[in-house]
Amino acid sequence: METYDHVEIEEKWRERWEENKVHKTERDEDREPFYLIFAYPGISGFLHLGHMRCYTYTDILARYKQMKGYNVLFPAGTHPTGNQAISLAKKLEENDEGKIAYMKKNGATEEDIERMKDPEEVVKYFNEVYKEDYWKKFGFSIDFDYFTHTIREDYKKFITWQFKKLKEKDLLTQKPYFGTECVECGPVAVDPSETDLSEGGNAEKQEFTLLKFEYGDRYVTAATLRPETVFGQTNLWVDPEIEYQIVEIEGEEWIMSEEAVEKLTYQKDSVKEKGTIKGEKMVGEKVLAPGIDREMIILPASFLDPDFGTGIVTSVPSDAPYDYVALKDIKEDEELIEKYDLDLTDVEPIEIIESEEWGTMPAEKIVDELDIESQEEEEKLEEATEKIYRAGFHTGRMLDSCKDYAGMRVQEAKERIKDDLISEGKADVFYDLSEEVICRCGGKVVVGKIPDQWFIRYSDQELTEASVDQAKKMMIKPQSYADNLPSTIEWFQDRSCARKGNWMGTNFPFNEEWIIEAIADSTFYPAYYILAKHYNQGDLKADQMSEEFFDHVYQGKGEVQEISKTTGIPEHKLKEIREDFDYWYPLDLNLGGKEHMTVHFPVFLMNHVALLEEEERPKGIFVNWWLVGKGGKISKSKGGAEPIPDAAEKYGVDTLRLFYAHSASPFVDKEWSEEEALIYQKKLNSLWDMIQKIKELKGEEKAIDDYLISRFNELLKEYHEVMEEYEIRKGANIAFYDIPSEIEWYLKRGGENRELLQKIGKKLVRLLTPFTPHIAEELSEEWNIDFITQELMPEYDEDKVSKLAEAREEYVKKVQEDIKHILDIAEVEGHDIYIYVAEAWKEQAFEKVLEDPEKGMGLMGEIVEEVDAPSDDLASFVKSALEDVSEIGYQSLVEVDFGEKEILEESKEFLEKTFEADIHIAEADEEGIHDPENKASHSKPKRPAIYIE
RNA sequence: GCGGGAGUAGCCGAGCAUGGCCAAAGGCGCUAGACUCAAGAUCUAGUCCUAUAGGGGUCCGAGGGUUCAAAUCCCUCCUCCCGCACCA
Repeated sequence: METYDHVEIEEKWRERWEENKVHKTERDEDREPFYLIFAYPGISGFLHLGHMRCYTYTDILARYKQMKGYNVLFPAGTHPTGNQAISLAKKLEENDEGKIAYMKKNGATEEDIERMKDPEEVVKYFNEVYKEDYWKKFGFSIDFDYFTHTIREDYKKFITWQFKKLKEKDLLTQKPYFGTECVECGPVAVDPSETDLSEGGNAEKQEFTLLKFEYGDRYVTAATLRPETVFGQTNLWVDPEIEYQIVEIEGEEWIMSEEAVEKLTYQKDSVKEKGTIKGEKMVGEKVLAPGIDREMIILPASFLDPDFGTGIVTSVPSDAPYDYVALKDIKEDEELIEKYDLDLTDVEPIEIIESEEWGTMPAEKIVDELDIESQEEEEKLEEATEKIYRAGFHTGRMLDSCKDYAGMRVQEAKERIKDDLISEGKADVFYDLSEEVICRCGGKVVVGKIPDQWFIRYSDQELTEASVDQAKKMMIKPQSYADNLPSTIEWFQDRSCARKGNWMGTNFPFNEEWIIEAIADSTFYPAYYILAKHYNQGDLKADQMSEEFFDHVYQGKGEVQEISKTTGIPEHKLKEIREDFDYWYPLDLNLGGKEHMTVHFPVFLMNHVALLEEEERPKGIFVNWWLVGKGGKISKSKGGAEPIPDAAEKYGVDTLRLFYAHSASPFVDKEWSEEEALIYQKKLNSLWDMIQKIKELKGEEKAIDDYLISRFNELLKEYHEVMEEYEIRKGANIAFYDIPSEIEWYLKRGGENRELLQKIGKKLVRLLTPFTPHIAEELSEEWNIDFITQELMPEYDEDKVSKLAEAREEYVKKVQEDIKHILDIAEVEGHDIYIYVAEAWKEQAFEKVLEDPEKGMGLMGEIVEEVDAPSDDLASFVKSALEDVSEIGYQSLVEVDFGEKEILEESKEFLEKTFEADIHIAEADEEGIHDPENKASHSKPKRPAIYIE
C-alpha cells in the first residue's frame, strides 16, 4: 500500500507552519494563558538525541494545551554563560584536530570554524544550530519572537536588576569560601560528568581538622577526619625518612609535609617557609596534645603518606586499626625501641567510644576478627577502618574519658569537638581532595580559599519557608520529586553566585571584577522571555532597561509617565509590556532533566519566591529522566550520538517524537535503541494505512457502531484525564494503541459505517496531533481546515457511552475465546459449531444467588419456590453459580440485560468467518436440537454451552 | 554517611497511588501459517506448566502478615541504582 514519505511531509508542514506563522503567540485577554518552558541549554557544543527528550515533552504538552483552547506561550533561549564557548574557541584557535573533526562532522564549514575562534561567534553559531537544526527541525511550536540568550546586553540588564533586588532584600552576602579550583584557570566543578576535568571527577572535597601539637615554640600538625577521637590520642606518628617543612602561618610555626604546605598556600593568606626538619629528629620527643593537654611521644611509622593530610598522624589505637597495629608492631620491635631509646610504658589504647557492634575497643576487636598481622596489610586495614567508622558514627556514644562530651552521640560530638578546638586556637581547618584531580587545561585542581566570595542567602528562614509552601502547592511530576522538593529546599544552603576569571556572563553589579555565575543567572528567566519579544522587535533598547523599568514591569511599582520620561520608552509600550507580563505570569510549567532536581529547580523556585508575590509564583515542574546509551552515556560507539538532523531524516521526526512519548515513562532512564525507533516508524506506517483505509469504507450503520462510539468516548475521556496530569506516555498509548485497536476490532466485526468512521477518524487524528503533528497535518489536509494544529480537541460525550453495547461485545469475545480454547485442545474437525444459550430459569436462579451468596446452599429452599426447573438440575446449577459469583467480571456481565440468542445471531457471520465453520445457535431447552454429548445442560447465563464436531 | 528510587515471564518494559474482569499491556526474540522461485519485508496465530471440551496448577526479588481476595497494602531481609552543591 502507498505509504508516506516522512522527509517530504515533515519538511512540507514545517514550512507551511512557518509561512503562516502558526506558532505566533500574542496576548489575548479572551483566552486563558498557558505558559511553559524547558530549561534552556548551555552552549556546550552539538546536542544529541538525549537532549531532545525534554524538548519533545514540552512541545507535546504545549500542543495539547493549545488544542484544549489555551493561549499557549512556548518560548526558548540558550544559556551561553560560562567558559564553554571560550574553551571551544580556544581549541579551534589552537587548531585542535579532534575538535575540528567534531565540528565538521556536525556540519560546520571551514568558514564557520575560522569565525568561531572568537567565543562570541561560537555563541552566535550555536544559537542558530539549536534553533534551526534541533527545535525547528523537530516541529516544535516555539515562538522564536521571544528568543533570548544570557549574554545579550538586554539580558544582562535583567540580571543586573535581579541582583539589585536580591541585595535590597538582604539576600546577598560575602564570606570566605573554600572551593575547588584549577591552579591555572580558576574555579572548576569537580563532578563525575567531568565537564571541566580530564581526571578525578569522583574526588570528594574532604574537611580535615588540623590538630596543632605544641612542640617547643612550634606546632607539629596532624590532620584528622575524626576530631571526636582526640581523647583517645596516645602518640604521634611521623615517618623518620621524610624531610618535614617548617612554615610560618598566621604568626605561628607549623610542621608538616611539603605536599601539605603546597596545598595550604591556597587556603591561607600567607605561608612562609622557615626551613625543614627530618622526621627522625622528632622521634622519641614529646608534644602536648590539643584538647586533652596530655604529653605524648612521637613514634616512627612506615604507613604514612606525605600527600595525605600533613604526613603526620595522631594515633588513636583504640579506634583506628592502623594505629593499633602500628603500635603493636613497634612494641615488638626491640631494635627500633633501642635505636630511638623509646619509652613506651604509657602508650596504651584508651577507651573513648562505645558502639553496639564493636564495644569499647573497636580497633582491637576488628583487627582480631579480620586477622590483621601488620601495618602493611593495607586493604584489610582500610576495610576495618571503614567498618568501625560507620558503626561508631551511627550507634556510638562518647565514654566518660571524653570529659565534657561524655554520653554524647558521636555524630554530635564530632562537630562540637571540632568547633571547640578551633575556637580555642588548638586546631584549624584543612581541605583536601580525596584523589588527584586534573583540569581540562592540564593544571592541578586544589581546594582554595576565596576570602570574599559572594553568596545568595538561600538559607534565609523566611525565603525557605515561603518556598516550601509554594512547592507544596505546585503540580510537580513525578510524585517522588514533589515529595522531595520541600526537603531539598530546606537543605539548601547559601550558594556562591559570582566568580572571577575567564567567564562569559553578567558583571556583578556591586563589584565589577566578579562575574555572575551560571546557575545564578538562570533562575528567573521565564520572566524575561516576555520582554525579549519587545527587545527583538526593536521597541526596547538595552540602555532603556533601568531599575525603575523592571520594577514597574515585574512588580508594578512606579508611575508610567515618570518611567517613560526617564527611560524614553513610550507610555503605551510600558503599559503593554507590563500587561504582557501580568497576562502570562505565573509560569505554568517548567520542564527539565533530572540533573536539575537538586540545583536548578530549587533556585528557580526560590528566586521567584524572593522576587514576586504569591500569585505570580510558578505552578508546575516536570522532571524527565534521560535517554541513555547502552550501559550509560550516549556516545558514538553506542548509538544515538549521530547528528540530530541526520537522525531526523533517518527515522522521521514524528517517529522520534512518538519514541520519546511512548517507549518509556518519562520518569525512568530509557536506553536508546535503533530497532525500537524503527518499530515506531512501522507503527506510524500502519496507523497511516489504517486511517487511509477507513476513509474509504462506504458501508452503513450496524449494531456494532454503538460499541465503537462507546469505547471511543470512554478512551477519549481517559485521554484528557491523563494529559491534564501530564501523563504523556499514557496519552500516547490511548491515541496510538488503544483507540486503533478498538477500530481494528470494529472492522473485524464487520463494522463499515462510513459516516461514523469519518467522524472517529477526524477525532482520532486530533488526538495524535500533539505527538506526531506532521503526519496529523498530512492526514487531515483534505478536511477543509487550516491546520489541525490550530483545531480544538474533541470532547468526551457521556451520553455516547453504552454499557450495553460494551457488554454485548464482551460476550461475543468471550464466546469466541471459548470456541478457540476448545478447538485448541479437543481433537475435532470443527466444521460445525453448536452454541446453546442457557435456559431462562438459570438466569433467575443466578440472580437469586447474587442477592445473598453468603447463604450458600441454604438458598436452595427459596430458589426451589420461585424458580421453575427440574430440581436436580437446579441444585447442581446453584452449586456452580455459588462458585462463579466470586468472579467479579462474570458477575457484572450477567447483570447486563440483553438477548444472548439475538446477539449471537448477529455475530454469526463473524464467527463463521473466524472459525471457517457453520454456526448453529439454539436455546438449551429447545425441542429436538442436535446435542449428541449432552453439552447443552452445561450452559450458564451469559456463558453458552458449546459443542463442536 | 545522608536522602531517594527500583527489583514483573527468555529479554526490554507497562501495571502498583484507587487490592478483585491480571497468566499480567506493548515490544523484542522464538514457533507455525499466509505471501514469495527464494530471502527480506509485511500480515495472522501462538509463546509459564499441564489437560483429546472451554478446565486445573504455579507465578510478579526472598520470607512473613492484613484481606473473602495481593504484582498491587503492611513488616523484615537480600540485591541493584541515583542525587549530595558551584555541574547546566
